[in-house]
Amino acid sequence: MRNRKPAEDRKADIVEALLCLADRIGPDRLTTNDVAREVGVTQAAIFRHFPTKADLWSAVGEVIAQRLQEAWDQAIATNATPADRLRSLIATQLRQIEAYPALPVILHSRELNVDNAILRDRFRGILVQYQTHLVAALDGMIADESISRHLDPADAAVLLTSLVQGMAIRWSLGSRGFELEAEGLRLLDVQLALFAGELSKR
Amino acid sequence: MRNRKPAEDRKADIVEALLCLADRIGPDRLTTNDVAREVGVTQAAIFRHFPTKADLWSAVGEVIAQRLQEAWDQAIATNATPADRLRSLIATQLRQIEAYPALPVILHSRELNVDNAILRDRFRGILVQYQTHLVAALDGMIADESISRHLDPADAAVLLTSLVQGMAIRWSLGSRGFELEAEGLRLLDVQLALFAGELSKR
DNA sequence: ATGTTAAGTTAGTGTGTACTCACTTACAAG
DNA sequence: CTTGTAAGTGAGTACACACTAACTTAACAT
Repeated sequence: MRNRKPAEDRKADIVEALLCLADRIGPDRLTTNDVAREVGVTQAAIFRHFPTKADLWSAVGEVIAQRLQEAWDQAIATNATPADRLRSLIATQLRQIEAYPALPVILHSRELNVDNAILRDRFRGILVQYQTHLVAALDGMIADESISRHLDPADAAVLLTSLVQGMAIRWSLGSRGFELEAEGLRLLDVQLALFAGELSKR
Repeated sequence: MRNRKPAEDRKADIVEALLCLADRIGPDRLTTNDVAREVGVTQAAIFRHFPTKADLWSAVGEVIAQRLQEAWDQAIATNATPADRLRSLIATQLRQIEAYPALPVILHSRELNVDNAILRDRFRGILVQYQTHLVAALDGMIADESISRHLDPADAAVLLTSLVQGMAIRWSLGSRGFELEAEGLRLLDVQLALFAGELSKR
């Protein structure tokens, strides 16, 4: 019994440990023992803070959902032009993945999607919300003519979310051998140039 | 002991069952008991054909790798123009995912990527190969001027693989609520129109 | 100082897992 | 029809897992 922490702090520690271990070990393989070892307490201590393992995952899901939503809201609030908002939305997403590499894996894990129906719907909701943000920004860009009016914003949004997801997959498969945000934004510029119809290289 | 099959047939059955169950249950959660029940034999029977569970996964990986490679080779062989080859490569990939929805999950599963180093490298190799096929087709399209010469083929290839991956994710998250191949090819056309610089809608 | 509370521990339990072994039986060749 | 072989079975083993109960002690308020 090294140092004892108030429940709220310890809960945060446990969630953070899980976020970290989900990346190293995998969300479905991760055991309560792994979490306990990472946090530095006994396995039984985990269950003092979370009645079941599923509850623990729920907490993790909630934290992720809140962080994402908050980051998006800020990206939108702190940028004036639609173009800046779009870029910031993408950059935010890339940065979140870089900070929490387990994010994509967790979002698509059975742990959250099969076992926990409430959370699954919550995630589906916030992903729709992200798509909506993107479409809004793209609509704005069409209005101020920074991209072509012949482009369907919904299609463009799908291309952009795919870009982020594709980059994230490349990044983790290639053992994170490049800077995700930088490379992602570079390709975003390529795609945006295509959207604009400027095909001459900068 | 209902009906007895020669080892080769049963092995194929087992691999196929695993391919199916990996989608329903998840690659990391799937047990040898699940497989046995699906095939219709006792759990112990599985181990007559595959010494360990890891060997079973290896066999699955090998089957997937071969099928993908074969499909790509055919896509390239049966299409004359670079544009047709590109389209066929994308269509093939979408069709494979539609036929074996567990494919993306398995490809990124810990089961294959962490436990089985040989297979991981094999997969990395064939994904590079796919990328190479795409780049080759795109090079050809630049040469015959069906897309802009101001576009880096490597970047374009990343955008296209991302498109496929993004579509696959959307497809499974949305409970497969649309036709993957059709919708994928529609967005491919959008992206190719952007590559060409034709921004007027057809 | 001391009593109360809650964070933590030790030592379990039951269940499900991969894997084993001694045995049985379907099948096909002679 | 006999018999050797290999596919399949039943009954296990050892272990890892999520979770629990009874106990201990650090931390804070009074």
